[in-house]
Amino acid sequence: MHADEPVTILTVAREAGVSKTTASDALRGSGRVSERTREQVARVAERLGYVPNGSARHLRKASTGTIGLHVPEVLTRSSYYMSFVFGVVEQAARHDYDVTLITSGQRRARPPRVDGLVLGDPLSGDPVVESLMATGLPTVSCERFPGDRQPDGVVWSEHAVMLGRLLDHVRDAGSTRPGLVVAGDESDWAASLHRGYLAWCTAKRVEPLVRRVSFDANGDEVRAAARALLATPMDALICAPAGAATEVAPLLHASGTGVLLASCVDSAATRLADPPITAIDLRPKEAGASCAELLFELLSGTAEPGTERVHPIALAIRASTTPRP
Amino acid sequence: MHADEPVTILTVAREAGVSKTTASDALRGSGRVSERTREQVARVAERLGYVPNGSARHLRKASTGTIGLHVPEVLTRSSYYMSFVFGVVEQAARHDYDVTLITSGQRRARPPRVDGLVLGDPLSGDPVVESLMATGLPTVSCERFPGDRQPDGVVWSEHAVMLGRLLDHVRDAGSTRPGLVVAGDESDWAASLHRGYLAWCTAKRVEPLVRRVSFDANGDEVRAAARALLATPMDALICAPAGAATEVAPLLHASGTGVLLASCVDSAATRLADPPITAIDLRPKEAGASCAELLFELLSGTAEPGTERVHPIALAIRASTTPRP
DNA sequence: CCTGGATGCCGGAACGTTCCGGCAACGTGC
DNA sequence: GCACGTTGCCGGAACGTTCCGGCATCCAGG
Repeated sequence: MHADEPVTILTVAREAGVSKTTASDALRGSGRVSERTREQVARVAERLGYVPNGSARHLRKASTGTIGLHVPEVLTRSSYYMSFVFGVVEQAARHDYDVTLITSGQRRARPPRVDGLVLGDPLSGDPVVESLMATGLPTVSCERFPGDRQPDGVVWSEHAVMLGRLLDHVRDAGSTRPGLVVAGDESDWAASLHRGYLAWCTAKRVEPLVRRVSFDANGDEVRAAARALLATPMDALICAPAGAATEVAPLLHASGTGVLLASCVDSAATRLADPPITAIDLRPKEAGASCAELLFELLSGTAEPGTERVHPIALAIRASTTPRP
Repeated sequence: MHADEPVTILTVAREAGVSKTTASDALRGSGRVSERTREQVARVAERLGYVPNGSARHLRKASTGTIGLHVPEVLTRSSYYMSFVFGVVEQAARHDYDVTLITSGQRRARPPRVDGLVLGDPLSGDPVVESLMATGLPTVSCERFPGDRQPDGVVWSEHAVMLGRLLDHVRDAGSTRPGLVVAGDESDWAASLHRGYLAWCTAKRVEPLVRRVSFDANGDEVRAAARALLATPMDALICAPAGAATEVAPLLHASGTGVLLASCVDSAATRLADPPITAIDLRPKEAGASCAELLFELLSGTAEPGTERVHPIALAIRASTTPRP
């Protein structure tokens, strides 16, 4: 049992019989230290359980060891964002970084004490996003920012392409008139889906059938949209907003018209619905990890500002889009 | 436009014509400073946009200005935990604290750089929770820790009492044999519900009808449990796990036996289900805020270690428990 | 007129780290 | 034998804050 005094680099140096500079250099692999000494210091540090003091380090280096993370507070999408958040946190932990959450609710007196920012689905018009973009901190967003200025890094997915494949699949399953419920253009994700849908319709000479809802649409809103679409001869419904498909499933079921159903966001709910709902798996945890990784590369200079990366997504075909004759 | 040099307390002091000590004292309200000087310094600091350097402050004070937050990574409960997390973050922001997420996934080389910990629903046997409890940091948990040692502060809710009221309500609606689907005793919340149910059954001389599922039970698992209960003459089903009620709703609907349905966790999904599902509103955001608040009081010495606080919850009665004759 | 406490302000040290510059010791090439 | 580069190590300063102790000044009480 040691005394309670904290073990600093001086303790390690003293114990190893070297100066604090040598100890520091040895542990960080910088400077000129013989291999023998390096190992010796490392052993002592390990034995004493030395942990560098983050505050001191960051005071010296003028950094914080923390990245900020903002996600829109939309509870209907919570499962997607929760996974995203966990992905960011785990990737950050691999780089020995902490993650500080920035919510829209908190009014911030001070700028966050972070080295960089990850923005999950930045919505145009969100004041918190605007103010974060204005900090000048290195920033990575998941999906493009639907405004003029772009973050230093962007991770995005080919939603339009994947929606096209989903529509192809639905057509193969017998649908001739698929409808779309999608949110407005304040999110780049929704905007991409909308564009992709219209492009597909043009290419396949199908009359578009779209109903827009708000980004955080609740069940009533998406059901109303679905009902409106059902008034026309629609035979397949693609729901963009997370949770929307499961909300309208009972409605379609009750109508008994055999309308096919698919979601643009996969989740436990779509997977476990009865029947299971075909959905686009956005792989949110991997998306979060990818954003964090890109941010660290930007911070270390490994990646250039303006880098964009494509995050692969997948199509999960399930019973809800098998034709019911 | 100023030069880019960072504005420190020395800048403020120089500009205000006082020493750094006086500037520091003036801004923090400590020491002996005349009211005139205090205002003068405050004005200058405001004008220059002075922001204290957190690293320097915490290096000096041996604290970090950050609290750690752990929640189990259970995606089926994500909406509850998401709200909880946001509640913690916003309360922390009010105290000018940051929140760092601690996930079970990350293997931690170092102890987190935090002043204290909030544990949302600590599960017994969770190795991350165990290791966090072992750090000796001031800790507050939401719900008791179902182990031997308790955290320094606990925020809990009267789940058993509220379940009793829910059961009373269901009985008033005509049920004579309510069943319960509940998770195991690794969470204190589930354990309380189970105890409460058994106590109610004893008091009302009703034969208990319980099926246990795992804490992160998926739809299949809860549906299997519900089906097993339906084999006996059950006329109301109380689902404890978040999301469980909405998962079994179609099943009950299909059975067409008019079984009443209620959930022990409210959410957008239960609210918007068809018919809307009666549920206990755990007010997760307020719970998170309450945990954070208690932690800050512990840190500042305002609250005694061992403090327990009751977090009020509410019953939301909806159509799913109105008798269908 | 002296004492002593209160008031207002200040200099310097400390927190634990990184890093610049320097200093011996030791080859190595001329 | 001398200049010079390399290697291994070190002392001290700096980062921005807080806080301890001290130093004038002022006023009241004797």
